[in-house]
Amino acid sequence: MVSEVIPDIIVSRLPRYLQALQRMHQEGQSTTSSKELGGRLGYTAAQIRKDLSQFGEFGKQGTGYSIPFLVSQIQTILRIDRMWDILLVGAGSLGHAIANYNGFTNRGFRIAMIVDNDPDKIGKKIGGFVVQDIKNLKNQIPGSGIKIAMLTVPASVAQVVAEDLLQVGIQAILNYAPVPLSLPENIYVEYIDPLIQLQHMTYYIT
Amino acid sequence: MVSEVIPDIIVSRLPRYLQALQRMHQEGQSTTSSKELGGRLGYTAAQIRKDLSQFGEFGKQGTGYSIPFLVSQIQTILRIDRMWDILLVGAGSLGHAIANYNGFTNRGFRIAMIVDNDPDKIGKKIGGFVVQDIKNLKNQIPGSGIKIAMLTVPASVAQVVAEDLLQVGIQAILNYAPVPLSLPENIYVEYIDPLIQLQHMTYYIT
DNA sequence: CATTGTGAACGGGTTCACAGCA
DNA sequence: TGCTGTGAACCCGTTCACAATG
Repeated sequence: MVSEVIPDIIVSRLPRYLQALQRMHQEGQSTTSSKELGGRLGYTAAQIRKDLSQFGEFGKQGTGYSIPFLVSQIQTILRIDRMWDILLVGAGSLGHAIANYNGFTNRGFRIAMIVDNDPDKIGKKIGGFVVQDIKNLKNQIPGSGIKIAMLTVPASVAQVVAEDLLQVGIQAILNYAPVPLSLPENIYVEYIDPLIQLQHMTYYIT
Repeated sequence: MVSEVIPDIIVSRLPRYLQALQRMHQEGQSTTSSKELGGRLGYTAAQIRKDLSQFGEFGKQGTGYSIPFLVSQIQTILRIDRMWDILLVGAGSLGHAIANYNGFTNRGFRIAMIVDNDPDKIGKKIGGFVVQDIKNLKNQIPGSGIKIAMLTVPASVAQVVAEDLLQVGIQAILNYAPVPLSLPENIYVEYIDPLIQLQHMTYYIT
């Protein structure tokens, strides 16, 4: 049960489990089974049980899982049982949309700082924050506790900006720029690129 | 070489290959190897070769792959050797950002119609388009050639709106709403949910 | 009796290694 | 010689099936 290294593919499913469980909780449900949870998400019951069993024995035979308990366990595993501050890099239209999005806060994240390198944008207020000069990263980020950045800069500068982020101690980057980042192993990068997904879907359209 | 069914995981890598190849092309390069392409993207050379070999013999021993040729082949495979019209559902702040994004057009996609159900938004112009009433879907979409929708509506209505899309002949949905959609097999759904990805990353932050 | 946790079997994707060819 | 295309070996994640149990 207490495993050495958990395969990343299992970790990647936990947020989905959590999302579904929180929805069930909202709907007033207090208990679920691997079968029901799997049904909602398109996974088999065995997969749910196998995944969860990597972290402990959270269920009870015959009755299934307590939703509040399982939510709390997964939050602890994912380390979102606390608030994470996020640095938003890039104050273009995408940066605006993200800054104005209010769905982060009740899920454990909050935008803490917005930076850009465009003099026209620096000093402007978006989503309740004043856009700061990207040159301030060196002074502001180390010691701030900010470990996560969202990158919404143009593709042409994404790599160099990412290297700057690395320098100031950022450990995880959610990259909206349509380029693969080449960074050391110890920094975790995920990508959001609608074009990649659209191009994937067209393969299947009849 | 001409296979029956290509595993989806292979199809899902093709857009990434294409992106990297187009970048190399922009940089003036005319030839590449599986080793170089893999290096850029974090895949092994063998994987690149194996994947491409599912669709044909695109390379030459000793010299590698012609970039323009390979780009053209992958575009054909993914069926993005033409323009795809997209229906944007939801004219909130995310919908705005997407409508104003100009990166789709030169990659084979274009927003063709924007709908919402909010009377305050209907009739307003965003990204060069007048927001139309979602009730017009029935008249406008069938026969329009629009097969793809981007869904940026609130989570609470995503499922019902998705079912409406199904009714009017949409075959692929890029879902920005943070809920799993339960739809028939013949409709292809992909998800974009930054919170899921953030919650995944926090697991690895020290 | 319904449902979990899990060892074993299975399946399929990745890597290896090399023949083949420009 | 350099690099592709590919069968075979390997590895790892998923599914199966069942003992255990509230």
